[in-house]
Amino acid sequence: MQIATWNVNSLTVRLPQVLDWLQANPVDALGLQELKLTDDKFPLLALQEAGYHAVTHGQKTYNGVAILSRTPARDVVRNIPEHDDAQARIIAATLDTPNGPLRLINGYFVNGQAPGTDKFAYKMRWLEALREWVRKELAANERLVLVGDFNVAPEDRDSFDPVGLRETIHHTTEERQHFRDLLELGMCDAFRLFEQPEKSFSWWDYRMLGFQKNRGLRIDHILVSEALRPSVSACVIDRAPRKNPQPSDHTPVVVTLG
DNA sequence: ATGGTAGCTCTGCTA
Repeated sequence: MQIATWNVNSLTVRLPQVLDWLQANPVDALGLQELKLTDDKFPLLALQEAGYHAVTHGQKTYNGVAILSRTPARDVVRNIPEHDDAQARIIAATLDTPNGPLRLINGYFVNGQAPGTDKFAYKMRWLEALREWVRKELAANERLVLVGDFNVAPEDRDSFDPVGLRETIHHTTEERQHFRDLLELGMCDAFRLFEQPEKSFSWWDYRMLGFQKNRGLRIDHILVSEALRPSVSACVIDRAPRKNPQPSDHTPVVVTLG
């Protein structure tokens, strides 16, 4: 089975590209981020016609997440339980698979703007709450997958300019420690289970020909629990949608289990 | 040293 993540930066604008991509890449589940629309505007019918169920946690203007799946999702959670958050950044659900239930958490992690700002402090609090909740989810669900736009480049090799951007947003010691904390709970970065091309990125700034110059970051991730790790057979970044006219600034990441 | 682009909303914010 295959699970993917894609920050679409407005599902209203990107729906035709999502439908095209799903036709070419009929994954079993897809976590979407930055829908930038409310649930009443979610294109449920078009996605149902494409063969997907959907559970959504939408929001106007900013944020908004959804899980698309071939089979119905159950036990849906929206946002981190007991963590007050005005922003719609998390949706989690259980999928029933031939190998048993699989818990999928899809997140649009806080950007954080710059170290020292209120937004960065919010990012740190949000990551702490996420870590404590993932700890519980992992205790309850040994087959756990955490996908999304983490807004963290975990290592220097995940950035086009690790020296010039040292300790700037996505690159700070604190953000990277939070990423490692998630791994230390018993998750692993599926992408790094395999040999990968150098300068593999999942996001490129729209400005200054970022994609054309491959000035990007790897900030979209798929973490799998120890129980799932032996079944991971591939993990790739699909750069193709970033070449589309009117692309999202992010491109999909796909993991293959089994 | 600053601005560059995109989306949403409507003027500035977020990324």
